[in-house]
Amino acid sequence: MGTGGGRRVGRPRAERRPDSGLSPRDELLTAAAELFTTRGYAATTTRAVAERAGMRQASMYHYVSGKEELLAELLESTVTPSLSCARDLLADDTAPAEDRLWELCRTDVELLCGGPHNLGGLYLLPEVRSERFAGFHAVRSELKDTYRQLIAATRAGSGLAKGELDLRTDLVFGLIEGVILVHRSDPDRPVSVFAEATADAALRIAGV
Amino acid sequence: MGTGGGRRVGRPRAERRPDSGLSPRDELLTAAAELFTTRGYAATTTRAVAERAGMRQASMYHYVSGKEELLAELLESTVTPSLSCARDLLADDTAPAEDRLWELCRTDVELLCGGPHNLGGLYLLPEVRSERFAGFHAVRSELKDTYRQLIAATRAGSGLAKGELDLRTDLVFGLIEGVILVHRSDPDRPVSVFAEATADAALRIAGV
DNA sequence: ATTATCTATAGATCTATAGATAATGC
DNA sequence: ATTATCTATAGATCTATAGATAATGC
Repeated sequence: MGTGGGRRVGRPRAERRPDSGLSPRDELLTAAAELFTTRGYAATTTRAVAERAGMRQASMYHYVSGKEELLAELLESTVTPSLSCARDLLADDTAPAEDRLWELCRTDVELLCGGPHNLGGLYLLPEVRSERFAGFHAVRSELKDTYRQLIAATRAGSGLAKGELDLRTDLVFGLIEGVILVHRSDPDRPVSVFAEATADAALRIAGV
Repeated sequence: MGTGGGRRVGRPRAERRPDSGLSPRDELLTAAAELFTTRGYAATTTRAVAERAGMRQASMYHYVSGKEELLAELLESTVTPSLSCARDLLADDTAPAEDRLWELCRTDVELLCGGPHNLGGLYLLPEVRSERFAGFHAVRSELKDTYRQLIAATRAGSGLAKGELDLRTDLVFGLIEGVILVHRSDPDRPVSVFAEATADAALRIAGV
C-alpha cells in the first residue's frame, strides 16, 4: 500500500528520483526527522521538509496538516518502543530488578541513539515542551515511572525515602536522555558498546 | 555607565517602566536569555526580545547586530566561569584528584542550573552546533579536556586506555550537561542538593 | 472519475535599514 | 551637537489555500 514500485495514480512528481520504497508520508517523516534533529524544529521550513522528501512544498499538505503533526508523530514513534520494552521488563519478575534496570537502560540508549538520524535528539528541542505534544509527554512520563519502580525494586533502592528515590530516578533518567548529547558529539562510537557503558553508569548512579 | 538612574540622553522610550538598573544591552541579553531558553532560538523574534527589554524592535540594532550576537555572548558568558573554575582546580595539586573532580562537577551544575533562567538550557539548542559559535565551542572543549585530565588523575582513572578514558569523560560530561534536562523538568528542587547529588553520581561513573 | 501532484499566490510574518524626533550637553 | 530612541517600510521570507494538470482506473 503506497510502497510498491509499480505505476502510481496521480500527476507525476516534478523531480523524478529512484523509488525510496517508503510511502510519501514516511518519506516526509524521514525528511522531517533529519532536518528537525540537525537544524531544529522552528528553523526547518515546510519547503525544506517537502523538498527533501522529493515533492513540492504544497504537496506536503496532502499527507499532513503541517510541521506540528510531523513532530508529534516522530516523538511518539520514538518513545513508544521504549515504553513497550519497559513494561515487559517491569512485568517479568523472574529476573532481579538490578538486571532488568540495566537492560532497560541499555535498550533505551540503543533506541535513542541507534536509529539513522539520532531521533533521540528530538527530545532536546525546546518546542517539545509545548502542551501540543501532550501525547508524547504522557508516554514519556509513564516510561519514567517505570524507571522509578525498577529502581525502587533494587536492593539499594528498597529503603529509600520518596524524595531520595525521585532524585535518583531523575539522575538516571537524566543520564539516559543526556546521553543523546554525548552521542551527538561523537556519533562514530559503536552504539552497542556505548549503550552498555551507559547502563553500567546508570546502575552506579542508582546505587547498585 | 549606562546604569545609573538619572536623566538620560536621547529620545525617551515609548513604554515607560521602572528602571531595571541594567544597561540597555544587558536588558537585551536578559530578555534573550529568557526567551531563548524557553521558546528556543529560531522561534524567538527580534521583536520579542526588544519588546521584553522595553524597547521597540528597531532600537535593538543600536546595541547589537542581531539575534546571533546575543546568543554568542550568552553562550560564552555561561561557559567561561566554568572553565575558570576548572583551571583553578586543575592547578591546585594540594587536594586529591577525586575531590577536585567532585568539586568541579558540583560547581558546574550550580552554574548551569543556578542562574535565573536556566542558562544551561542554551547548550541544548540545535542552532548552537553551528560554526558561528566557534568561540563557545573552543571554551567548552577546553573545559571538557579539564574533566578528562582530572578523571585521568584519579586512582581509578590512572591506568585507563585512551578509548576507555574518553568514554568515561563523555559519560561524566554528558551527565553534567544532561542534568539541565532534569533541572528543567523539576526546577523547584534546591540546586545545592541537586548539585551535590550529581557530583556524587559523576564520581561513581568515573569509577571512583 | 479519481487521485497525487503541480503552479500560483494571498496574507502574515520577520529583519534590517532610512530617516524623523525628543531628550540632554555645551 | 550628540544621542537614544522612535515610526515607517522595503524586501525577503514562510504557510496554507485555490485551482490546474497529468497520471491511472473503470
